[in-house]
Amino acid sequence: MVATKERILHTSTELFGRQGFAGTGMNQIVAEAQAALGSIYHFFPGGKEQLCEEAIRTSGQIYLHLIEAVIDTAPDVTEGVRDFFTGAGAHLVATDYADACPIATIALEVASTNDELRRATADVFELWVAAASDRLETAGIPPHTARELSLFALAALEGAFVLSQASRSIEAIEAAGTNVVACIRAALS
Amino acid sequence: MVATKERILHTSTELFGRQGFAGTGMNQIVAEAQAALGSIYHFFPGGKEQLCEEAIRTSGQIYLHLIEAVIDTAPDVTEGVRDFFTGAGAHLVATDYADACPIATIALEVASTNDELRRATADVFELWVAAASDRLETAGIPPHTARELSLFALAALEGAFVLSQASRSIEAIEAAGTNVVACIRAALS
DNA sequence: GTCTATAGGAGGATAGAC
DNA sequence: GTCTATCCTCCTATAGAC
Repeated sequence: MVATKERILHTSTELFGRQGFAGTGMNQIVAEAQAALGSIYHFFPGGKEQLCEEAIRTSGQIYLHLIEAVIDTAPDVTEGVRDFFTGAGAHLVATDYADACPIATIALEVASTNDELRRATADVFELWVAAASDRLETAGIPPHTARELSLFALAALEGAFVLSQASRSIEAIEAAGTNVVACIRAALS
Repeated sequence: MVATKERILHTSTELFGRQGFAGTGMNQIVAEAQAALGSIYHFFPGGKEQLCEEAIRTSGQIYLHLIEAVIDTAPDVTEGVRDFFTGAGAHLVATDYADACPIATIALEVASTNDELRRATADVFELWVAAASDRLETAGIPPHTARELSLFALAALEGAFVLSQASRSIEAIEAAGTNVVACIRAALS
């Protein structure tokens, strides 16, 4: 049996990611994590806010490893980015459009309502952008352009998730992937 | 004095857009709209859900006119799209990063929790994509490519909003705008 | 149409037994 | 560490006077 704290954190990451901060209740979390309400406050004395912040940062690390793994496994960066968009679309379909970006919903929701959580989401996005930028630089793209392309690529992916989840179709992800890859290819030539 | 129903709808559009569906309370709406709680249920007997759906569709129409106006005012589509990104960034700064896309927060939040509202957000996104696609076609881009580019452009803008609101910086919007414009220019040549 | 009061339930959080 | 009972607040929604 997995440790209680890990079960709570795992369930929180999933629920906050899908339903947002306000839309997820502590009772729902303990019910799905099969834990007692008291256990949440034992492990996360800061309550809902602390739990959500740890969920955000946990998602950040998991996805950082995913970004690195997918890009570093591919024959080159261009293929890696293409694989990432393709994989994101496949995962969206596999989860019936439930799991896209684990922090985007929270990010938009807390942007103007909770500065501490807002900062946590900003830190995570920065982590992802920096990882992508590193790889584009390694491929020979100058630092400034690499950062611009990384921000753009992440933005296109995040926005494609919004459109895809709303329409329950991966058309937007495919459109975004195609054009992002074209921009990276252009910067490499 | 503006009609009560309009005041409620206007305030709802603003609050749901910023805080999402679950994060916005009926009491907060009537307080800011300076109306009575009973008035909400008089004009919107379907309650919170009906109010949010009307807010989504209202935002859809307003932004549709904005998209059309900005693009049709510019000397050509490319300039129009560039102006749209520039204007979006300026508006974000002007509102201290509070107002970006009026339905994105709701869209992500309800994507896996409320099918009726999810459909409303999908309808609105489709409306915007169709308007952009029309203009790209008029500029000489074939239908299939025009739709793909429109989906991609909207995705890049939506995702740039997410990153910009989280980081409180318009760096992502500028990066997205530059690359989207480049893709459209490439399709036109 | 507008207002206030309130029902009825769900929210986050705490206390204290075990 | 875990569990249950419970506090108190806030939520959506309704009722009914005006």
